[in-house]
Amino acid sequence: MEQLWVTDSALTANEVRDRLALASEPGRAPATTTVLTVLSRLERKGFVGRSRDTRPHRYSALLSRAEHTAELMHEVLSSSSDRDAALARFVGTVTAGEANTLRRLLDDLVRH
Amino acid sequence: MEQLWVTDSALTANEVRDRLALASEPGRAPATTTVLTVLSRLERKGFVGRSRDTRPHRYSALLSRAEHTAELMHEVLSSSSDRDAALARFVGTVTAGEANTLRRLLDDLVRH
DNA sequence: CATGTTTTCTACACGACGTAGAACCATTGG
DNA sequence: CCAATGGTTCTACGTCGTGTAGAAAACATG
Repeated sequence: MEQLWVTDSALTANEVRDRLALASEPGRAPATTTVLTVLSRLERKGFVGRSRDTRPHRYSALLSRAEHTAELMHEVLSSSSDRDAALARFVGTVTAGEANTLRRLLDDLVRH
Repeated sequence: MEQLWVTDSALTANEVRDRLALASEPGRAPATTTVLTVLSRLERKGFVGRSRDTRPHRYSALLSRAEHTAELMHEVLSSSSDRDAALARFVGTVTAGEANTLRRLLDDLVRH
């Protein structure tokens, strides 16, 4: 359902429905009300915002996909009693490329 | 529910129940059958193993808490289309202490 | 105001989970 | 050998999140 946020811009419910219809094979197109319901629930949970003043309300993701993923990772990490141990396990199973990315990112951190 | 794995050793259902009873305030102690049910479900999902040959079956976590957390983090990361971007966001919001931990871990990685 | 569009309300199915009683099974003391 | 005791499975219920959508209400506009 969160596949809507690859578009990352403010969309109306119908626009979202249309994109979903295109993205999924024929027959499996959701109704507009379905989209509305889901969007409302996502809003309640703080994942999307909406402009209530314009008439067809426009919905937009409050966090980018990457931010959302990062937040989830932090949540998972927080739930661990031993964060350092968890981090160690995490780093230990990361790909070489990702390890390099991490090094670069950490270096960037140093120079504020 | 997974709080059982702070103990990290093979336990019987009753032992688990007892520890839960101690860990939670009086009155909120689960029945043994409840523990059995949950343990069976966790086994089905591959989170715990059990020795079926000994009579009171003994249950043990297949992954340590840290490993489990790390695995979850990888899952979350995998679900992202842009892993590097997600990693960047993640590192950007990590605490200073955790950043240092990461640096050390990455250095250790280099020397195999 | 009538009509078409948009949004909310209400509702159902389904699966995961916490919970636990009932029934079944295995070991062992008599 | 067998009944009692304790361990395990089966079945089931309530709750919650989620995908689904119809019915009804709110709106805009000719």
